[in-house]
Amino acid sequence: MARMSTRPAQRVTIAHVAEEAGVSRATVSRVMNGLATVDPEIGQRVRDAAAKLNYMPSTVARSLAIGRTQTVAIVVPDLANPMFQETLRGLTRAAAKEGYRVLVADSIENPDEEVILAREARRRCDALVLVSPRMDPSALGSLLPELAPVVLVNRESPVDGVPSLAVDYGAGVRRIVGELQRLGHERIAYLTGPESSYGNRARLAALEQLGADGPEVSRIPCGAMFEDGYRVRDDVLASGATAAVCYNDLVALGLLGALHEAGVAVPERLSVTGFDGIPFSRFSSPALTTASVPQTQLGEQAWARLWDLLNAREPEHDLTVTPRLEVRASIGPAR
Amino acid sequence: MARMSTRPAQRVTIAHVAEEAGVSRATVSRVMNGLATVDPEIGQRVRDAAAKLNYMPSTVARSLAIGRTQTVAIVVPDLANPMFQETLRGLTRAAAKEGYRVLVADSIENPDEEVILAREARRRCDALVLVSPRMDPSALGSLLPELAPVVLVNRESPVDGVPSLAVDYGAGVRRIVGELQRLGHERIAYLTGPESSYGNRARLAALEQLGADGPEVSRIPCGAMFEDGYRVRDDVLASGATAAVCYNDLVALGLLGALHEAGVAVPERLSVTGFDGIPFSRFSSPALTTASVPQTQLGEQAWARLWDLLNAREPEHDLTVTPRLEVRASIGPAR
DNA sequence: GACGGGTCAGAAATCGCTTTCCCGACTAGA
DNA sequence: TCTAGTCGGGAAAGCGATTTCTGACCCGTC
Repeated sequence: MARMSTRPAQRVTIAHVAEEAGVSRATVSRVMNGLATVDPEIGQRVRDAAAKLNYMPSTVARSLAIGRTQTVAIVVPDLANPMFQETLRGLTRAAAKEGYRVLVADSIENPDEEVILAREARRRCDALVLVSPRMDPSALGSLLPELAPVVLVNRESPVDGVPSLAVDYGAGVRRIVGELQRLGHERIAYLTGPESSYGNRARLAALEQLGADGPEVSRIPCGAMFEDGYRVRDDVLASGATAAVCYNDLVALGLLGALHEAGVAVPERLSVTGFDGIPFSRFSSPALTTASVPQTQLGEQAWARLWDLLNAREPEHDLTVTPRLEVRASIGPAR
Repeated sequence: MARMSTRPAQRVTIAHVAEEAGVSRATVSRVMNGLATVDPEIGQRVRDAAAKLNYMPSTVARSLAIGRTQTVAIVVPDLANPMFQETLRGLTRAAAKEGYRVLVADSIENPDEEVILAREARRRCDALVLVSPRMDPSALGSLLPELAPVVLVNRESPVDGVPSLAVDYGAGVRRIVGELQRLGHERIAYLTGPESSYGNRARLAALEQLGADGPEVSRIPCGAMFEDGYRVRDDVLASGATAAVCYNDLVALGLLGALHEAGVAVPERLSVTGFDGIPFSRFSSPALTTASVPQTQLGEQAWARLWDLLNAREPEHDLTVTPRLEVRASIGPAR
């Protein structure tokens, strides 16, 4: 016999309800699921019995029997990052409408662990959303098939048949630089993100292809967090650039904070731009110019794809969203 | 017979592995769990078979058999709020160390739905963390017993036996006001939070008890979001107060943004304080003075309590954390 | 040489719910 | 009245693991 749970009160099972109502377990199941036609009188008796015993069906047993858990997992690299929080929120709210719940796994920026995590999370659920900007494409390629149904967010899928919701980071950067150029900026500093990041590589590639009539772009190794932006203030000022294009909003906000402390006027002395369009970017002082990515919608779209896959339907087309340029007070004419 | 999953490839079950290895299912189970003593040669054969078939045990079946899901749920009122995101993060990371996963449920600020959600989420898991600042105490009191094991975060438990991690909002407000008073502020505006919020009531109560030698406090109905703070700027300025004590950091940052746009100098013309100590508060311009609540740690502590309960141990003591005053550039001497 | 004591692996019973059969009863048409 | 067709509910076989119980087998000892 399987070991009993140590919980004191014994669980009320479907058998108890069946006995209380004087019917079979099958009938209780039918009533609870509103299936088939059950005599109304019996139905009521079952419902009364269930209410009296405060019966709550075991989701686990149900999942085992029907072969579905009604749960999907999302694996993100860093729960502290507002980007991924938004994706999580979009996914959670969209899934909730269909009665699905979301399991979160946070790899804490550790790509190796991520593989294990993703496998493990997937096993507990019916499907998976993977946000993995750092994972090596080939590793990703061999991992994805065994994760299906799965949807990839924030990057393109290296394999066929896995829906992906990508972001055209290059276009975002070009829009930012274009706007700066229009304002007369000829020397720009790019504060780089993490080297292994897919998004950072895409931004760098776009910057390299700016061509001769583009501004001069120098690179300042930075990072992805507030602290990184805060830290590199003096490097940025020393670079002689009139505009700082930051890897993301967090970095930009960190830089803004440091500039404010040093009494450097933004945008008079230096224009600053971010990337992502996190909610706070609108409320910094000055408000941050950024290329906004609708991360919440990506979460919702991820659910839509998953839902299609779960119903054995062809998922909607892959999407590549182009970030929208949000011009705000943090940029101005070059001095 | 139960309906087969519609998934094309049939699942590899423990029975397949057993057959492949020429042993019984019991033995496979023993090997997979490293239990009891199994002949090394057989053990290897089982592992080889499992690897060959790419066997992944069904978590659902396992959960049913052992009576545990190794999952806990957290119900939060609003996933968009950085506070709850931090709690979620603290919980997730702490639980992960013990091999537990976290299921998220977002009630979208709907206290009625919250009851359903909490019940439902609890059923899928072994335990629950409830963050429910709006729920009526009596409703909470009758709900909690059926949710056990459960831990309450951000408020005190109305019933015995349910661990809670509370925040002394009153003390936080007093510290803020005390600091403002020291700076010479005699007229303060309090931007109120949602009426039904536990935290807002606690703050109001503290303000009312300031006594005769305290500053004069006027109330400005506001809310809990950026937009709310942004919106009430003119009311604040019209109130004649020299300092605005905001319900939370979001409101304060919204107000700061609006003030910046209007060219109102902070803190010279108006001092502004927040509450919660969300990460962004350090990076606004000017940096926000706030009463910081270690929300991530509360998440971790919640896990510690849950872990005790899950192991039938007496949980650690309830905690009431006192927010720490973070004095930053957004406050200054009264004009 | 028989017997007590260990090991180790298999048979089978659960865990709690769903769903397929199948059968009895009742209705309706001839 | 008899037969065919419905309809509703019970018995039982899963879902895929875990765990007890049991028995075979191997040793060492008296």
